[in-house]
Amino acid sequence: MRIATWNVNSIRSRIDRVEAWLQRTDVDVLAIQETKATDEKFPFDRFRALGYDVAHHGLNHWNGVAVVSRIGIDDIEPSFPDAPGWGEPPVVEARALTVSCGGIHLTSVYVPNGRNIADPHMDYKVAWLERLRARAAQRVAAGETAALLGDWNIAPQDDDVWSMEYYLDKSHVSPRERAAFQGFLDDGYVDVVRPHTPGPGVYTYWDYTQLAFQKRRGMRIDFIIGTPAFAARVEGAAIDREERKGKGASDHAPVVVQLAG
DNA sequence: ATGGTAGCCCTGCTA
Repeated sequence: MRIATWNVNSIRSRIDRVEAWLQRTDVDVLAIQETKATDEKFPFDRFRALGYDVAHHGLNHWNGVAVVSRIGIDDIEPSFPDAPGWGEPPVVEARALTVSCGGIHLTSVYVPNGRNIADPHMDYKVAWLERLRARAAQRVAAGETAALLGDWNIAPQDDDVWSMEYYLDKSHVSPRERAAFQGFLDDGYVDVVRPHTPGPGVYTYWDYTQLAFQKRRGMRIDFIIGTPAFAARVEGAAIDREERKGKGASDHAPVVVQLAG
């Protein structure tokens, strides 16, 4: 079984690429982030024509998460308990969606950006992760085969950015964010991709500006972390860097794991 | 050098 995650940066602008990618990669389940669409504008038919069921959580033209699966989708649950909101008054955004596919609990996550280390959005980011962690920890305790996959907007290690000098005092590498990510690992979650894609210089995201991709100036911020039961089934993983190439690419590359069975 | 590029409710915001 093959499971993947991909921040597509608008499903409508990327649907041709996503369709072609699914057809050539033999992926069974794909978690999508930044659909930037409501259900009315989500291209359900394109996925169904390929044999994939769709669960989508999109409230407006920001954020938006989905899971598409050709092995069935059950137990669809948007967001998570007590998810913090953003704005005044606070509004809970479409940044998480949990489903069950073939007995595996999968959460498509689009972690708030944080913007800057002193920005209120950073407090929102950390609070959001704390609440997600509380729910995720229950899955470890329950012995579930589960994974959280998506765009975490955190580079946990210095090797996960092209230059620590460049990112000094910027978002994504601060101790607060790294501690928030580490919390999931402390609870028993495992980065199932890194053992199969060792660094340095291995990234999942490259800024659109300044020829960042061509200059290999990227970040590793898209992760698949699984419970011990999930991790035990992982046989391999890859970052599809080729998909970042060419006109009309997302700024993120897909990340894929191969599971036994 | 708050530039650069891409996407959305097409225009200022988000990333």
